[in-house]
Amino acid sequence: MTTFPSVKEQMDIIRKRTVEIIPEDELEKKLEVCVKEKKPLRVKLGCDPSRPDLHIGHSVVLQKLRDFQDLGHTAVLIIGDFTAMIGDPSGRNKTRPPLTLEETRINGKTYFEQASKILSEKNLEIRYNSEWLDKMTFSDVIRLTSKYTVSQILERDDFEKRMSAEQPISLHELLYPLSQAMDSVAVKSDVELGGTDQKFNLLVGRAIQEAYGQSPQCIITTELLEGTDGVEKMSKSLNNAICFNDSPKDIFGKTMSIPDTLILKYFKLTTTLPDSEITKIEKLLQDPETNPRDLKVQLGYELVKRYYDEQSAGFAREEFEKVFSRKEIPEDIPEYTIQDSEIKLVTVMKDTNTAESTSEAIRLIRQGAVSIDGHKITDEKFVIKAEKDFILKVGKRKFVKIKV
RNA sequence: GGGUAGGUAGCGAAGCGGUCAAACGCAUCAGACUGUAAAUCUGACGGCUUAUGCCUUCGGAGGUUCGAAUCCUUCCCUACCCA
Repeated sequence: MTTFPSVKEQMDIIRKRTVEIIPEDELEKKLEVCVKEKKPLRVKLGCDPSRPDLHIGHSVVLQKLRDFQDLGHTAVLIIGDFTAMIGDPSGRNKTRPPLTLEETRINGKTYFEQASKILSEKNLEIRYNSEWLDKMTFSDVIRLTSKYTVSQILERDDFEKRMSAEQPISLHELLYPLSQAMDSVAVKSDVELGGTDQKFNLLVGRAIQEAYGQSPQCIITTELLEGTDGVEKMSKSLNNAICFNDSPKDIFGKTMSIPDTLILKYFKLTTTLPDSEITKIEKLLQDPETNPRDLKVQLGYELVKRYYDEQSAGFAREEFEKVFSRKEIPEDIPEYTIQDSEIKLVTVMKDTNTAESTSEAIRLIRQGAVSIDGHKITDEKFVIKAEKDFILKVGKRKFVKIKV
């Protein structure tokens, strides 16, 4: 049987890097019972298997879940395969193709593989929500929907926004908060975690648990992270995400491209550096002597270290300085062998995916973005003669080694 | 069920018979400047081996016309008002 740290010690850890705990005193009470009866809390986190690519924005809430695991509580990871199977048509024209059960299983697996870079395998329970949602009958659904009112559901701010923007909302979308709430009922969660954008759903979970005679879960929200563009929320589809599965080089490079204003936030939310380090960085940032670039180098190093290891982090840093500070050629670049003795440059660019179409290749050449062995090519009709290997560079970061 | 306003490139939005591959803004990409930052400036931004050329595109399908994103018919979709 596990012994738990004192309530105060636990609360100190739990509170860190969170936005809200609702209600805080209720959580303390739950912890008191847990310490007394040596019974771990069940801490729920839901995830969407239709988007199985985790990025460092996800790491914030996963780390919080990990904190609970380390304190001895049970992490309940819910894979939302049921909702993924239905397909969420939010946003017009983009009727997301519903996933098959098989696909949700595969995605659930890759999700878990990535999540285990942060979560511990101990104290972990993984559940698929089709297990209970798929079994509900129509009368079950009616009973569930009778527990909540229309105006309560419409309070959710993105519904409200879409209403006032005169955008469609499908009826079943209104049921998503309720189905998520049913997950809480099914797994009898004591605490549910989520980003601040999930606050509404998490609160519905409380209400529904109560309506089903359970003691309501406490909710903990964590901050959302802006993407590398510094404006939008980090998301793979917005192309501003640093993903768990990105190569060390990419993690480092993408980190270097974040705006200065986000440096501190990234340190706080995406690394596990102790508070004392964070304070130090905060001070350095205010010092006009500091070049923010150097802090980003440190940040990039930390991130690669977290998702790979120290050695890769070191390599990524060196590589970056080599390519971008000293403008040299990177170590590992893709190779491409040309077949013919004479071939148009635009064709090679298209074949090597350094340009999406011939037209784009021509555009790039005209704009002076293309060079061969360091010599800028400005003739769009340039023909390559297969005499010796060379390095083709397109734009700032695309390199291909062309072999004869 | 009745009425009104709509559906245009990744998004937003003009165009309402030829000069439309379609203004403008955002996003994106490239160049300059840099710290692969931000800001700024310049350029590109459907495809085609590059062409005062061809092909595909303005919700779908038909039609009128020498010519349609623009007019007509019909179907599909969305929001709003009334019931």
